[in-house]
Amino acid sequence: MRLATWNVNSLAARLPRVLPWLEEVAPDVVALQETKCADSAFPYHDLAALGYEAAHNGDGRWNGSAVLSRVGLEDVQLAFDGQPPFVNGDALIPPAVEARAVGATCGGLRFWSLYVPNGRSVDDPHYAYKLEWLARLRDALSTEPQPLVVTGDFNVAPHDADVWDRSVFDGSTHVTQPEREAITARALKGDHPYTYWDYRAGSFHKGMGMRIDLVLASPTLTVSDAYVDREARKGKGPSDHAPVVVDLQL
DNA sequence: ATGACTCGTACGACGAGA
Repeated sequence: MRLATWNVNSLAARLPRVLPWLEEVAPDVVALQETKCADSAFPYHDLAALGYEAAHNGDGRWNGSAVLSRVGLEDVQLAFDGQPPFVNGDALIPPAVEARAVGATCGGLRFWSLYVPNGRSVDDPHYAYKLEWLARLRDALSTEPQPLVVTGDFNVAPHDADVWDRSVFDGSTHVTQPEREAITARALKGDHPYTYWDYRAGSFHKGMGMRIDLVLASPTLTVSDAYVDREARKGKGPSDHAPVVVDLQL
């Protein structure tokens, strides 16, 4: 079974890249993040034409996550149990459970597509929200069925080697010990298997990347191959994230 | 190349991203 995860940074804007990529790579199950569209605007028909059923959790303007599957799509959840809302303390921003998670069972595999909150900066309420979100996620996953795959944009670089220059991140989110302790992940093979490069300042061509898109799986699952598709970050109109592809031997 | 962002919303900037 071939799995993939991709933060597409707007599915509407990325459709000319996403649809050919699905045809070429032909994953069985796909996690998407930052679809940035309302469910009414989700391209169900285009995906169905490629053989994919889809479960989408969309806010409209921000966030948005989805699971695509061509091996069945059952027991869909549009948030994990206990998923916390963002609470600012500012009465003008009411608490909201954001569209950051979709769970589904695909071909006997329990599968989650996650868009972990960014955190913004360590002194921002969004950072506390990020840690709380990951803590509640850990709780929810403890009761999920096995085998289980939890994938998406974690917005955490698990190790110093997962960013191009650790010193640039002093005092920033994505590399703090609390964030890293909130997830567990092992490095992919290869020197710099980054999954994200800022659009600005030629970051991609200068190798200024980060590995923050992860695929975590039950230890009973056997991975036969895994790679970051850097080609999908090149060319015209790319997302700022590259897809991660994982082949499981079931 | 001594530099180099993109999205949605809405039609002019601006918030957000990481």
